[in-house]
Amino acid sequence: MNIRKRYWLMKSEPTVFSIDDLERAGIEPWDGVRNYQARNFMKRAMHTGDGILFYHSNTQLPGIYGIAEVASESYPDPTQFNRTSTYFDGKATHEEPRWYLVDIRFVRKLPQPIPLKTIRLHTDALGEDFPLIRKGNRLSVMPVTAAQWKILLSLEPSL
DNA sequence: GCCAACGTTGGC
DNA sequence: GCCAACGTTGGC
Repeated sequence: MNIRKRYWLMKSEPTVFSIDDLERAGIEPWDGVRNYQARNFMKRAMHTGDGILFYHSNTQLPGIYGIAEVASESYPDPTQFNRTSTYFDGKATHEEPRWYLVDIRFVRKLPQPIPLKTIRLHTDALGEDFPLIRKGNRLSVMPVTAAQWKILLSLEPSL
């Protein structure tokens, strides 16, 4: 049960999986995360109903492109057991899985993305420890506080 | 395409 | 347990 709703930001390269892909799929298992810190957030701290800012990385205009929500509790990422998958991990076993994921559900696309550039302009309000705008940050799943969530969504361009 | 920053791996 | 080498991320 989700006692207290939390917020997250999740990065994806749009050529791999975009907000449009999520809209088509409806619900999607967030597989392929192979970073322990990101895994720990999914495994231990995420719960059904949590809010997600869907971020496009490694693209022409990096930024937040949509809203999603956590649609399952965490469970072992099946791709770690699949020899034909690029995410296969020979050191993972069914008894002791290494990698966990959650399902995420499409909520909505932003009318226009909130560019990273714009987000950076609000570093003072967001706090310098906000992982997204810390130098050299490579975390693909990161916590967002309720205050940061509010600030970020207030940057959403109005129609 | 470049490259800085970072996480992981593996030799010792 | 240290740390150099390596691979990856991701903005530009």
